[in-house]
Amino acid sequence: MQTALATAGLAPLFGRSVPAVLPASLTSESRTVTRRTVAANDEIYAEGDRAMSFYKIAAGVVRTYKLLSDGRRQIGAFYLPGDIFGLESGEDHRFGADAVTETRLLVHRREPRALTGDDGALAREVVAAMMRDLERAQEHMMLLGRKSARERIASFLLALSERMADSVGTVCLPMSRNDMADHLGLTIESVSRAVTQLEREGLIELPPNRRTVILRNAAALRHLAD
Amino acid sequence: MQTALATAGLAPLFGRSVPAVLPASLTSESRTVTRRTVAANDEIYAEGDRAMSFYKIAAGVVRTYKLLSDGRRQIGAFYLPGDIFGLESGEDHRFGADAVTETRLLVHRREPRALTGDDGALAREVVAAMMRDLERAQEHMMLLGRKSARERIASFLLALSERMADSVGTVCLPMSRNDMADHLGLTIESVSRAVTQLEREGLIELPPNRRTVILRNAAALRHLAD
DNA sequence: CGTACACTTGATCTCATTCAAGTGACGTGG
DNA sequence: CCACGTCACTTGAATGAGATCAAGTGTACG
Repeated sequence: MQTALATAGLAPLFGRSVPAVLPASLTSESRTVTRRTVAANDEIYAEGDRAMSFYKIAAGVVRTYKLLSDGRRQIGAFYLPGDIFGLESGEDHRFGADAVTETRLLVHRREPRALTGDDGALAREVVAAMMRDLERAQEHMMLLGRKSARERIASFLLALSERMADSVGTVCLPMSRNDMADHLGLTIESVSRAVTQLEREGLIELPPNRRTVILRNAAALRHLAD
Repeated sequence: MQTALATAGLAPLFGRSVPAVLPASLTSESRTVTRRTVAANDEIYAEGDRAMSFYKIAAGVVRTYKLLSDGRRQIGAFYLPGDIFGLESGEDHRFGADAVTETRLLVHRREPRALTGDDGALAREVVAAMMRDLERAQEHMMLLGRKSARERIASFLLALSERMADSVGTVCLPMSRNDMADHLGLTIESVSRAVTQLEREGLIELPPNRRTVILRNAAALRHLAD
């Protein structure tokens, strides 16, 4: 979610030459990187906070969201280990972010030179993260604008299974039904009903704790998701 | 819509130094730029086409969209004069694009070096376009996921009026109700009804041809849009 | 002047929401 | 180890916002 690169940061972004290959420095320690651990459901930053840093997930799951004045919430995206979030083109965070599960973060202080050629690998990683966010957001508009509840659940489970790379055909759901609902533009009850229905139809299977999903008929799910 | 910069194009993007100020070359002729005029409702490129070029609008309005296998359509965005669209991170266009009105385009051939430091102004414009797309897509997810029909119309009219800069408080709608519906996740009838309702409530006013909207109570619209 | 097409309006239907219990997994303390 | 309480999830019934089906109306264009 969220874009990148302060307007002021754009010029430096293109202002230096870079060797072709660099260490994956986003995973290495450096003077601009600190660590932070956040408990489940704790806030990482709020919507409207000054965007001082951006983040890479070492472990855990994060959600970013926007609120309407009456409390309606839209979760823009879930971020998994390895993902970058919190990038903004402007001064402030346009979404809030909090931890879905206990999360360990690498915090990148957003300095004027943080995205310059000093670290081309970082800059490239940042641009790639932004592009991935855009593609996911575009795909998600299709889901929110035109898909039925069943189709939304099918799409969501498939997308998550592709990102989580659990044992083939099994997805664990780190987030609550409430989070799923606010991501998929549904109510918690509609999510529950759609999951139950897919289960009855034999497309998926859930253990008693209901937080893991086994994809029994991925082809049928893919057909539903279109 | 659509992102930018082939994966292969990322490295060159950061590979050259650039003077601080450059001509706005996206509006000037050069060997990589050609012109193209497209009639209303004609296709510019289809979803899945190889992304050979990206485009800047000289005049007219463009819509980008995705289709589900049964024909349901989601319009991702409308682009106005000055906007850039057709940027992709991958090989192919992930959305289709066609002209809403007769449109004049500047076509930028996507060469390996088209986004390098040879033209830092172009590269910066491209990244900025991508970021704007992302912010709009994120805002639109909130609309599609959580707003009522009335709220969607109010949000849409306000956003369009801010981009079109007509005489204050007047927006002309270049697109049909059908296009609005497929952008806002509604049916054409629901769009019509919501517009009529806002009109009856005195928030907007429409001349007999129904293709222009006068914002009579922008504050109330803004409150609706949240 | 007449035809076509876009938009509006009306009646009915449907899918998801809302409101209201119910069920079961998990953690805590006795 | 089991009783209890909590919280997340599920299920049921009633409601409602928007979709669908079906005419109308009016604007533009030849």
